[in-house]
Amino acid sequence: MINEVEWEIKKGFVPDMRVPGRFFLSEKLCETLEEGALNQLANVATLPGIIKNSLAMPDIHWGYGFPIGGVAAFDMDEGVISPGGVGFDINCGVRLIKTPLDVSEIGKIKRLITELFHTVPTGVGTKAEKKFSSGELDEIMLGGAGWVVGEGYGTKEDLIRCESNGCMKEAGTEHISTKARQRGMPQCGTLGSGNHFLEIQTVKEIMDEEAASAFGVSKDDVCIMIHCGSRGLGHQVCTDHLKSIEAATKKYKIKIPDGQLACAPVKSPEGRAYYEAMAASANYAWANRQLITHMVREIFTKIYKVEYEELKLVYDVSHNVAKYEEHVVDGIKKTVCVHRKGATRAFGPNCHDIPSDIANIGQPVLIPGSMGTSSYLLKGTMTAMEKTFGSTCHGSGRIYSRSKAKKDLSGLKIKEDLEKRGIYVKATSNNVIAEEAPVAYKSSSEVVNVVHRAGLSLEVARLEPLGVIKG
DNA sequence: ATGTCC
Repeated sequence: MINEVEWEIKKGFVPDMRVPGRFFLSEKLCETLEEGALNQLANVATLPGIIKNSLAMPDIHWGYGFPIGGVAAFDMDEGVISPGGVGFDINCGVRLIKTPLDVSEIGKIKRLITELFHTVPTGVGTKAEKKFSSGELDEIMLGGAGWVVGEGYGTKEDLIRCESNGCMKEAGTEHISTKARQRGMPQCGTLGSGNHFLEIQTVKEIMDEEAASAFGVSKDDVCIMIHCGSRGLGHQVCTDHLKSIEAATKKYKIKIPDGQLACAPVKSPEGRAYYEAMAASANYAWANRQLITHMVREIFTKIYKVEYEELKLVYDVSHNVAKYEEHVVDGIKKTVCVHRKGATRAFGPNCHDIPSDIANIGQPVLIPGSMGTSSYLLKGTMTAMEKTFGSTCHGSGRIYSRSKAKKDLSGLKIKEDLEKRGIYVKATSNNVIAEEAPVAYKSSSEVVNVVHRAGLSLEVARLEPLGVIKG
């Protein structure tokens, strides 16, 4: 234990650890800590070229190879890149849009949610109304949110409010399989399933007036939160590249304690191929969230007397991505390969890639709640830059398996209970509602409380749901 | 997360 919210796993917890592990957790959340996830955190510390610490946020839970809620940075020359350190849903992320409406002006939430549910394609395997051609898919994978904005699905201001301006320049389409393309083509502009959602929220509480005002949100504002990723495309890219990276692990004689930690040297052909394809998938996810934003704006202009441009993007963050970033390591600035898997970038004031008008505040950080619970807007800090390569938590963190939730809980009852609280839920099935029940997750407020106390990001505002659509 | 098994 380093302090009341920061813990260390010493070298030797598992054999061959190169650095100690560090994780952030309150005593209250300790009972949610899975032994398997802790072992995964320690396993990551055995990988070549890992810098400083293998890290985990308070929403840590067991994942594929790397724990979800994990952060790991690797040396560009000695280090590795691993698909397991990013996850299957490449650039799964969240954006928050502020409407000009006050909560008192929203009217019948059921009508709004029903309209959104019928417009935004939702659920496993769903297709978008507009199918992009193969050439357009290339533009999406190379241009991200910027390309779809150029096609009329948004405003230039939207791009400034996206992490990396909604496009990783390193993207390449050379190592995207035909299968990945086929899965991706009909799905850009769809929400997906599982924990992905579109939620109408209201700003319930402001904790930091200065930052909230700079980010453009005030109490009682109606906002929209969109949580989705790269759909079948990212999934297929991860699957494809796991195969080539597994072969590379053997080829470069990298010793790993778990097959799911397959990795390749950052600058190896296999490592670069994965990075380019992952970046292309990340761009697809930004385009996806941008297209859904467009649909939401059209509905709001239709139902309420508001202009398209009056719906402002507050910010868009990625939860699952690997990036080459500059960080200060042992007092020296250097480029490292940061993996965030179920973790959010949380750059501090005046760091790289923060919109200039809010640079002095720090990067906006968005933490979605689980269905029916609060979501949070925070700001990044220099503490995060020093301790976690500018990273914080990404959400609440699952504590019930999907199967256990489905077995033990009734989706219908949860829906009814939420409705009694004035939260209208519309989903493709009651099973999805059971899987995503609030009790299946750690409390988002407790998770956010830990990162706030640890100083990894600071609370700016709390939002509560009014209605939600789910896959 | 995911055409929840090519």
